[in-house]
Amino acid sequence: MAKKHWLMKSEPDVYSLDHLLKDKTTWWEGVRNYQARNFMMKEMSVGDEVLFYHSNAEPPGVAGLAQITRAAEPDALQFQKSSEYFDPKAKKDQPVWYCVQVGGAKKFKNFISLEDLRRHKDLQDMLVLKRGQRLSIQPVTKKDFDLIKKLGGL
DNA sequence: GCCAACGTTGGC
DNA sequence: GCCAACGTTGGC
Repeated sequence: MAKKHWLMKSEPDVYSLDHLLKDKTTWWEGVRNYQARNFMMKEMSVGDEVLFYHSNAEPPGVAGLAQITRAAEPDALQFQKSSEYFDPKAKKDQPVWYCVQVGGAKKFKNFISLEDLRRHKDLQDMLVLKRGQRLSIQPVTKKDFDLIKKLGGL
């Protein structure tokens, strides 16, 4: 199957690209939105490429790249009562939430801010630029991915 | 800290 | 199934 391209948001105060560089891989736990979950469960495969986006940051923008390193598995946090991501609807034999494993982080030489994206005439169709777009996992075209990778200096 | 935009919940 | 109320996201 052809490689797909994604943008995944994370708040750097919670989990930044630098965290991923140190951890090497991480399970993308805590996604509690059905559309984002469905992308992970049904659309993502190992080797897909990711723009690692810092949201709620100063400034917000793409910090670097990552890759999908494992296909979706049940999100362990949905079963943990103590977790803020606990979901009483979820049963071990019928999980509700899934997450993929992300790794292979590479940091951009140039951080590409949201403002940079907004200014670039060839990136105007990106979902992340759409008003009110809150989805934390978004598909990205190969064309946009390649351009941003280049702008980032990789 | 504000608030627009969106998703979810729950009463009916 | 509608929709008001509420909660969350995330830029600013």
